[in-house]
Amino acid sequence: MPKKPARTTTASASATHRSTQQRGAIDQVLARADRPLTPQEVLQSAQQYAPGLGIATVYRALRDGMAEHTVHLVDVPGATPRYERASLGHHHHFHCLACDRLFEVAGCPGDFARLTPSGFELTGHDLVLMGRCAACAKARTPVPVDVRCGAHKH
Amino acid sequence: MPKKPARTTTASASATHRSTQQRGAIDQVLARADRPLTPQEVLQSAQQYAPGLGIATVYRALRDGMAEHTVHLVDVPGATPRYERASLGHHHHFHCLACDRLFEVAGCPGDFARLTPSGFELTGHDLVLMGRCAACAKARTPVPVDVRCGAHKH
DNA sequence: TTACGTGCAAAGCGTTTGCAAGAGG
DNA sequence: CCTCTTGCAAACGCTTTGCACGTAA
Repeated sequence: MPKKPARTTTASASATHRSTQQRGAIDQVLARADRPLTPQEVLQSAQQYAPGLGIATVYRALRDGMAEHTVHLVDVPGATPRYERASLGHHHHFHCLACDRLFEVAGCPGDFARLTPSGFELTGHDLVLMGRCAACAKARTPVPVDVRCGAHKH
Repeated sequence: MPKKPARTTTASASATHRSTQQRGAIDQVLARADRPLTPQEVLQSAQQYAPGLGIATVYRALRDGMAEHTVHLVDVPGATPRYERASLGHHHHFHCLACDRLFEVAGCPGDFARLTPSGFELTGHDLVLMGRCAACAKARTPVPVDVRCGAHKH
């Protein structure tokens, strides 16, 4: 009988990967980042540790990381998707519309259950604050008019 | 002296457009929708009122609407951007991960000021609730594994 | 009549995928 | 060794843009 490998398609959330130079470089970059990074940023940083690294490998690593829940997608309205390590735990972001950077925001208002329509099953949420960061507010840096305003001024 | 038209590049928020059949069709579609629509959905619906309508015109109308603040971008993590009329006022959405539809959610937790880092200037926010809608929850419709999970399970 | 709006098709961009070569275990 | 991973380039899907024609004013 042909030896059927034990490795079924068991989608174990654990590292089901080989440890390669590229994967390691990408992990390091995400681990050291103090903010969510775009795939291009990950590529550029990781190339320092893994010369010749291709963008496709970055996308594949990010995709796998998402599947394993070790990486989170941070999708801010009107901006390139960014990624960060999931180990940071539950938190949200502040999007500076002036310099287009993202900042970590500690805490969470929680209690969105009361907003949930009757019969609906709430399993998660996503919150992005926006405005100007401390530096831009102080410098009176103007917000570009073109900004794709997905949020209300509330 | 050449008659300089009064129309300077004054980005007046008011209708600076000609009223065309296409623009009207697109406006109607957005006005009658009970949920945010993708550009493709807008195209298909509006073509009933404006035969031959092209996707480029839809994008141009949506872009202009955003600039005039008559249209809002609804950007849900991991999904195609959708658009809705700004006149709906401030509200948020519930994203059903099972059927991938968006639902309007009345109310807003407000008070995000206390989450805002010191020195930051908060001018807006974006909130998306996710889980299963009433229909999918009742039918036990499973959430696709592939879902690009941008939110925490909290 | 004049300039803006439209449709078509091509160009752009970010992301994904096929495939042969390379490397981990 | 055998299989998974990688890099390259082509493929893709969504969005934008160039251009000539149509049309509102």
